[in-house]
Amino acid sequence: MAKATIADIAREAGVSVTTVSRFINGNFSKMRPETRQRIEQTVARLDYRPSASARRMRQQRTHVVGVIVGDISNVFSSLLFKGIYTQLQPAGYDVMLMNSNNSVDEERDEISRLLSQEVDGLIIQPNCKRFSAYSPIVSASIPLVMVDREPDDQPGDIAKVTVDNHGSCRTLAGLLAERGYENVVALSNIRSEISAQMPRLEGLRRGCDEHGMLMIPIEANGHDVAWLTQELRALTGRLAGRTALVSLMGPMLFDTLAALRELGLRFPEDVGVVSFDDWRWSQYVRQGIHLLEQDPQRMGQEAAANLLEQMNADADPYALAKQTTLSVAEIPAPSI
Amino acid sequence: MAKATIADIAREAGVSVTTVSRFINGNFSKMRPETRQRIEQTVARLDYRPSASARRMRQQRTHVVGVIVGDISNVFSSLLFKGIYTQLQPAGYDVMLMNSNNSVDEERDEISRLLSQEVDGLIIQPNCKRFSAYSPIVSASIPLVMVDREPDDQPGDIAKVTVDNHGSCRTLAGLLAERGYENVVALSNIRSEISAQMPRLEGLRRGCDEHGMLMIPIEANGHDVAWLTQELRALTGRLAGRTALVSLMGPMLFDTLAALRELGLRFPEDVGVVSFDDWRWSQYVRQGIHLLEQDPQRMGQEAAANLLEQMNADADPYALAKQTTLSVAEIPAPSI
DNA sequence: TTGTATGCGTTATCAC
DNA sequence: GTGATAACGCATACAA
Repeated sequence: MAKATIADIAREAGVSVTTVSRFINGNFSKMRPETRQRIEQTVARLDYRPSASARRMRQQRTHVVGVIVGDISNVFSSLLFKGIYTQLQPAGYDVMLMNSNNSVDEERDEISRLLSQEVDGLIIQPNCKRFSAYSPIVSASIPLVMVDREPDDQPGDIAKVTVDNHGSCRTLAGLLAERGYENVVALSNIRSEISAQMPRLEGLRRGCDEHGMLMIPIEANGHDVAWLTQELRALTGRLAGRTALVSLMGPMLFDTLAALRELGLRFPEDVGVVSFDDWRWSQYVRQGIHLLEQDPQRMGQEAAANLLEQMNADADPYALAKQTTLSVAEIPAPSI
Repeated sequence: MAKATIADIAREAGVSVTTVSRFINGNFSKMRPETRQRIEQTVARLDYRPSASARRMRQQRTHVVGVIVGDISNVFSSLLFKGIYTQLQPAGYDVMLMNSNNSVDEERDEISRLLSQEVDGLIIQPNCKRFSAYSPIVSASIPLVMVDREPDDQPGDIAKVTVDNHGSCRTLAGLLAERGYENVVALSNIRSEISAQMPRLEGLRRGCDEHGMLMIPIEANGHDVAWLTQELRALTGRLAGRTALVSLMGPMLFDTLAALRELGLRFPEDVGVVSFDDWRWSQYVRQGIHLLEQDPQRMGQEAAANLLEQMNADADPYALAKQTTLSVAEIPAPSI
């Protein structure tokens, strides 16, 4: 049988479509209980479900939010989504999830699709250096929250949720100096135009400068373990004094451990090891690895909460935009 | 400015809405190049984007697919989604993702929402023992693919993508027997009415029977590490002969390792350890842990591919439903 | 307390 | 080649 419509219910229940519409929208204030009951039964009998298509057409709002993450296979993104979802679903919003694959081109296409979908709001882990890539969103006055990364020239009235990448790495440098390290090797793997690893690199550099340590960046960007092994081999031969390896993103730690195994280097004896975002599995690797940890689920919740405020605004949503910086937790372990 | 509509373009370009619609849909066959160009410019100038709401209203199809996963914070689910997404996005489908939290109630609500959204297809990692929970989908003739788990009474014409859970565990039992183990402790953590862990348990039991090993299930369902530690302590005291612990799901391995550490048990010296789905991080834990590995991304791809076939069908979509069973890979490591 | 009629933006049918 | 117009299913202004 074809999908029942509001007209079917009206006919079967012997009332008008208006009354059925009122029923569907829980507007019982002025409705005789018996009418209400009659409609209720008919709805149940025909298994009627309001058409979201017609609804969003008629109303302003779609009750759909778009989310674009950089790489859903990275645990960061899944936890981010989980935080977003647990906020939005109870609030009556459905979520369209897109994976930009850390690609500027894919992201552009996905934004366009979501605008076509007329989403009520957008949460993006952005790939673009220039905010102009996102101006179509602002032109359409669509509530927007940026997460994790930030375009260089992002206006002050655009919401964002980030963590203290710079500060936490600067602090880490201090700790490493205290422990007697003289060299810090920063291992990054940046695939997108912008990355949270950038402020981490800067923070580390700043901290190393402050403590007279040598800071050596290794940008693995797309290279494999063999390449990394090679780089580390060349490096460690040349360095005097104790060296700490800092993995600036979760998945990078995998490659780092693989390279160390290959080189026969042990930690903390031969080198120190620190990592961002390993999601706690590394606690079982030897005696555990010293971690800098963010809370992506919390980030998602914050982002969604602010998005909801913007979406509930009567006037300019961006007036309610909030910029949130969460702290990074330090989980000590004897790997340094 | 308000969002431009097809009527705006028509007015500005001095043509009719029909012609604009033809342009939007790439129907240039009978259109003067100059008309086409005029529309093209106007569309660009007004940054016109077709309204998906109006489209889906008018047409049969929404070009939206709904996906319900059990727990998006489990890497299995993220990889599954990635596989689905990479197939559907290029095919012109947007994806609504829902997280059932392994809850029957949440799942019911989410199915209802997705039916309201009039999705063109549905991929579900199901929670319900009885297929009747999904019959509204079938009543509406909506293409459907079940993934990972399967209701007990699922009809033969409903598509599914699973892995050989039973067989791989039965084979594992054989391997353990060969290695001299006499006891197999199966560690499960089932939160939903059905789980891929169930056929794994059966396979293990079958295999243990065949090789005269003792099979002891520990159902952690929701309990914490302290509880598990207690259970293992009690157990290991009573068992004679070598014992292997088999973690039947990825996250369970965390708790298992924590308990072993607490008990001061080493592997493979004191006990053997095997796990499903650890996503390879455990290779750095001691000398690595013996794994049974599925490929969730591949599962997602298979599911989406079949869904596409069903969605492209003219008549009964279920006539094209395919049931796929993928194999489980064994990744050996000296933990047994 | 309930009903009638209009329009949301698009596509499809038919006319010119 | 192009245009006028009727639907799609619902919510609402306005009637009754």
